[in-house]
Amino acid sequence: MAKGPTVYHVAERAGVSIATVSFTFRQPDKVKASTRELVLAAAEELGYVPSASARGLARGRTGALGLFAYDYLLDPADGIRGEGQDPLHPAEADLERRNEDLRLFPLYVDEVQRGVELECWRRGQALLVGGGNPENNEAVLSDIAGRVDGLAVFPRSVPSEALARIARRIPVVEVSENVHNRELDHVTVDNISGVRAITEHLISAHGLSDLMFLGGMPSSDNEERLEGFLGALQDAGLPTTREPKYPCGSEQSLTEVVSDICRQGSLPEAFVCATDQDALVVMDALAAVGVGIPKDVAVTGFDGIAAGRVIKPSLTTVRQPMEQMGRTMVELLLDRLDHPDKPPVARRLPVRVVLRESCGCQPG
Amino acid sequence: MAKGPTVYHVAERAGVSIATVSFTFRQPDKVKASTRELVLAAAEELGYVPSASARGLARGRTGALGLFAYDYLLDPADGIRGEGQDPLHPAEADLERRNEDLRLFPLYVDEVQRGVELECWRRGQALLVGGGNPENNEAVLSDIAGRVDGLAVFPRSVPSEALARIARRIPVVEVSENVHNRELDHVTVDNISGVRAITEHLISAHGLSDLMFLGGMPSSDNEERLEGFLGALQDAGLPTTREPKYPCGSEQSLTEVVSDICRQGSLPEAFVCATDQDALVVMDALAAVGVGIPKDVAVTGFDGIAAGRVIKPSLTTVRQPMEQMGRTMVELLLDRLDHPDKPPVARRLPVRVVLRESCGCQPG
DNA sequence: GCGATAAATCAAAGCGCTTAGATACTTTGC
DNA sequence: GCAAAGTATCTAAGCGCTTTGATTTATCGC
Repeated sequence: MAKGPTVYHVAERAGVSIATVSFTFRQPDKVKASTRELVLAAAEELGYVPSASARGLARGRTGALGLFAYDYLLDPADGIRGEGQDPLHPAEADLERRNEDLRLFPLYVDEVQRGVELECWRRGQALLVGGGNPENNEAVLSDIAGRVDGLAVFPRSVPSEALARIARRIPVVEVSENVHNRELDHVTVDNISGVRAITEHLISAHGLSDLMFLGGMPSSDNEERLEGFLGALQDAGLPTTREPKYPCGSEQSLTEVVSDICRQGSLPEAFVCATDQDALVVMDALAAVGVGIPKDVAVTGFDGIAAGRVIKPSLTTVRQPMEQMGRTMVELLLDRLDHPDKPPVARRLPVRVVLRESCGCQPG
Repeated sequence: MAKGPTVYHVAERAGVSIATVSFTFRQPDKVKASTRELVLAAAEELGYVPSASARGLARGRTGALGLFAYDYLLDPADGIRGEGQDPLHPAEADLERRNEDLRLFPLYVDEVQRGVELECWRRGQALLVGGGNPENNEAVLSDIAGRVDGLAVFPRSVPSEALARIARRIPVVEVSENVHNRELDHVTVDNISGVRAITEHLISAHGLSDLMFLGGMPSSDNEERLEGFLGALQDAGLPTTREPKYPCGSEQSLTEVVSDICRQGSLPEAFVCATDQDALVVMDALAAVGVGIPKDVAVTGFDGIAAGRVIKPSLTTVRQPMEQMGRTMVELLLDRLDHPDKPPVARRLPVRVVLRESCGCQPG
């Protein structure tokens, strides 16, 4: 564990200058084959491993990208936060729950992260994943920012001032919710036509006409989804008498909304939900009061998380190409490095309706 | 995107030396409060983000740990590799399958990785995750090694010479399979008592006496599991007449083994499988020939992957504390950095039997 | 108010690599 | 066989930070 060998050691051993050693690794064809072998052999014997810090410093580029996977488990917005957690291990209680509850794993973020990982590896980029306790997000973010050439972040994971500050230094790309910072590159999906398509399916394939849109929290994504919903109703000449419900924030209140509706006997023919998570909550609420899906009411989601495939009845939804979104983030980052002055890009990816049982379709 | 501000800029702006700027960030109490504010303000205005490369170079430590998550999707050993894949996008075909097939996500590695991530974040370490195409694993590994202070790896993800070379430079910890390199730190689980316990359960709770051990591939983990199995039989005074089957490598042959047994009519009362993946294959094979589980034969696994909870019948298994294993890897790495000369550590974590339907127990 | 001691700041020397530009060594053309 | 035109290699100047030891400034006891 003694301090490792450096270019100097290798150079000495091979009887060349340190420049030649460096060239051997970075621009092999600038070095005569015989010399190269010599250097390589010396390096091998010494167990030489180039220091990325030194290289990064010299080159002004680290060769790594960063992903800030904020600790979504703790995000109050998704309603799975537990109470009274050990502040030192904030994530553990949730993680355990997550391990026990298939619904929670893998989530949207996990699949996007997977895409980021794969694309980085494919392109020979190192990937730094950082997460944080909500308390010190900024410090962590800044630390990561100092280590990478570009940063991929999830929306609302970090105050936008902090993000703006980072963005002055390195490219930043945000996934979805392209509303917060129009100066950044964004990867989003076609929310509008996704929901429009699934709504049309409910109308034309299942002959439904009394539909209601339900969403857990306000966001630009959800607004677009609502827009798609309303568009489909209009196109079909249906009235938009039901006002869409956005119980802001917690599952609790979404559950309440649903049970209120049931109690009043004003059940629509279908609930079009803004996310799969919302849909799962709605399905639970319906099950709790004995309403049958899709017999009494159809339910659809948006995202395509794994849980939707397992649940009974399986969830009809709009699947986001999450892996592809992750890959695209990497692509935009690398692009931006080459063209710093290009205007901000917002890449919008297509989605796919996945018909399953909860809308009344047969599986398989 | 102009080259960002450095300590020099901040120092100039704040009217102090670069040393003071550095101290402000690294050892704030060495700096007078008023000066500190000055520096911080200047840094803020300039949008200063310290360069980790420079810090790493100066300190001789990067402050990051690495995880080499070899692309298990491509590991022929787990039998899910597709044929004729685009060499440029080696993982994509498999990833798509994985997305479609719940069995494959999240896997063992995913959960361990999650543990590594969480523990790194908790300890304020950056985490570099690297994966690789099977072709250039070594190059990738070496690149990662140059970027981190310590490396966590999965077994057989990389040639052991390469690993040994890295280990000369930085601490390396391997998860499970502590057979390849006894010089490295290891995190393993108590395979023996896990399988012993689950076997005892089959014997005493379900009154079974004709048990058979089945494993997809030879490994030190699996050998220990077999040992636990045999131990339980002996303790119960049962004969070990059935020879355990290790169809080396592919699911194909494990499937064949099972259908052969069925064809011969020599079905045991239970299959104790070396891994959940193996168990899933076995269950498929049994289903294919119309053998009922657990009615005609009980089946158990080992690992506790998510798929075992969803499958019908749900899989009785021995759950490894995967997250904890990941966390422990980080712990060992950091430990090793402080005590380079301590003899190699092999930390063995306890496992937990999870009774579900496939052994004949009722769920819930 | 003075020297002595502690606290705050600074100057400067690296850390290990990359890469211009300089230098040495080979080819090539005639 | 020699100048011209490559090739191969080297010298040396950073890259942006940390940190030791020196220097300056503030604090204290008497």
